[in-house]
Amino acid sequence: MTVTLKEIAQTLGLSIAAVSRALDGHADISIETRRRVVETARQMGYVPNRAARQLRRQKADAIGYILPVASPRFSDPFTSEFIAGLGDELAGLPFDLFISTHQPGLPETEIYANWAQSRKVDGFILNRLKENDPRIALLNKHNIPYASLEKCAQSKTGSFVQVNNAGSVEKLVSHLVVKGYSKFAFLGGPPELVIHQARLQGFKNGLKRCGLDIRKELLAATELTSASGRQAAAKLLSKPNRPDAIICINDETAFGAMQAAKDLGLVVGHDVAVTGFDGVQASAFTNPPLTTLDFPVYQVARQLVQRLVTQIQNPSEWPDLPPIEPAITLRASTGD
Amino acid sequence: MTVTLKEIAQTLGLSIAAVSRALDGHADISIETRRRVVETARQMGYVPNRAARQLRRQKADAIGYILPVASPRFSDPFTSEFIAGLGDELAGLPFDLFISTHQPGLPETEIYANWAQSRKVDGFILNRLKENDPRIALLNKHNIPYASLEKCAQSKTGSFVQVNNAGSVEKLVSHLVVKGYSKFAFLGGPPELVIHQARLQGFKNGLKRCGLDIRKELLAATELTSASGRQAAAKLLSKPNRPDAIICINDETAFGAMQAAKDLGLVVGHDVAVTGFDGVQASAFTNPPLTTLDFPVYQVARQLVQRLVTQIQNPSEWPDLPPIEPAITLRASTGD
DNA sequence: CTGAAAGCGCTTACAG
DNA sequence: CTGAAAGCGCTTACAG
Repeated sequence: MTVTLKEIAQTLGLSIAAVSRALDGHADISIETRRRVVETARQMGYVPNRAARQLRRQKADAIGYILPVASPRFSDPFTSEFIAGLGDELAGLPFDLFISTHQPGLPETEIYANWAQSRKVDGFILNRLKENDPRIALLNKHNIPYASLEKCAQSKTGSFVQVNNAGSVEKLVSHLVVKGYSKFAFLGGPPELVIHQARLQGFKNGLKRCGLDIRKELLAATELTSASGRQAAAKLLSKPNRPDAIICINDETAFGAMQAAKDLGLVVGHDVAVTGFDGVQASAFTNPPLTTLDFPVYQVARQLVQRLVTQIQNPSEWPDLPPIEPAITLRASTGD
Repeated sequence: MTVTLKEIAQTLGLSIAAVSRALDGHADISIETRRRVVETARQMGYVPNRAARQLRRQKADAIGYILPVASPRFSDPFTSEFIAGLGDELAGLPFDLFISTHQPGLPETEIYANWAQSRKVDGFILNRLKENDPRIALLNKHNIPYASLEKCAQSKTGSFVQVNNAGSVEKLVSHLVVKGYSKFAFLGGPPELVIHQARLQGFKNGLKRCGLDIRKELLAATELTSASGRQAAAKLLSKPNRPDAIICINDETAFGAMQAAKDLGLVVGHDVAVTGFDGVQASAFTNPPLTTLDFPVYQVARQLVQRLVTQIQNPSEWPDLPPIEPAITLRASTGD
């Protein structure tokens, strides 16, 4: 079924070059010839061979997203919404999306180098940055375009979208203090993650502002999954003088924390408050519904694609945007 | 940063052809030369140019999955788990995955023809088949490999994995009759879908077997989303002599149906039973948890990839498998 | 065991 | 306005 330029050219008694230019709308082809070529191509069902075009043009017309090591699974709600945004935005653009997972055993940067060197993609979408992220270092070094959610110290040649992590957590904590909570725990993630550092900072700022002490034994780490959130929260809640509010780094871990509370016979929103971050759709349907810092994950993903594509097509300008302000969404998990 | 065979060849004083063969492990290259080539390639960070290789070898080393028109969104739970399975399975294979959504306005087959003609992919994964599915007709006609979840009348040149739709729904209905439910409604999907026809058939068989009549006014259609499930269920539950059990075509619509019941002040699992199909992870966490027919969506997706890849590499044998038997997972939404 | 050559299907200067 | 030619980076018969 494969139709090539050659066949169209033969059918019409033209050269391959002329057909190519006609289809591409070059001005140096007579209008009548162009009409015939376009019509014939349509009839024959011609679509350019992707590989040939790529090889010749030296670009892939594709971008890549590799699930970061710190992302639990393909199908966790945050990742799904993020990927949905990438996919939906790309659907309207002449770019393809390559998605893969990090392959255990290899250095995290390996697959980026591989995809760039094989010219499979023209650029990358990143998230879950680390403070000194080796991926950013690599992309900077080779001048490969990227757009990332979050920004780290070395972010230079790429584009990024930021969320007001610290500020929004600080506000949330203040709100809970006003409501009467006083024994705060923080359920974080891997400590090198930018989102961990920023959200923890917001947590500390909030307590400080309200004149509360930070109890070190109430700072815990998770792997950003609900399972590890459940485990870590169980420990926190079994301590003497247990916390009455658990601020979680994201919704997934908050789901786990709520489960842990139930396991211990505590009523979430009454005996203990639990909050998340991200505002994934599922957060509205848990029992009780989860108070969270809601930012438009889906829209942000679309925005990242736009910025990356702009950058690939025109490597000059990509102005910084002001950080996105998450909405404090109060629900029953904090007694609201 | 791009390293090509040419550069390796120059570095070593060899021909491009020799380097290519050495890297490919051909037997006609001296062992010492091969060693040098492999080592140098590694040092220089060589990765073959994907487009060049594809063009020459005439294969894409990639497969495609296009979200069917009848699929609500990228991020609904079924789709996420399905895509997670595709992605995870592919991660271990030398194949890429292209995902896209159907572009409204174009015929559904358009994108399949386009991807095949541009040689972007070597084959397709399909689901949500229609009884006379134009996609299957197209792929059969052009002899393009595919693997599909569900099978339709014309399925010929492809491979498929089937689920026992009718049989499992029939069993579920019988179980509910034994529990005392007697006024059954069916919340289906677009009528041309294979899963709709099969699951509805199971519903009818179940009622017949138990000596119950089918009440036509209790057969409703949805778009497989929770929103349309909610709407359709609201109508059913407002009828005089309302149903005491709603069998839904999938979990998404069941989520909507449960919401509709709550909207009317009915207690799910007491005033009205609701059941789903698929066993998505979220079904265990709703309030109340959802009784459903659970089949391993994630695993099935992985299996489809395996079958497709086998077929691409060796277009001969792909034995039919017996249909997968969903597990009846009884939860509180049916009073279990 | 190694090299020279052809060609996959395009695009793009360069002639005419 | 159109065509002939070169070349993107590979792979693979064919010589030697």
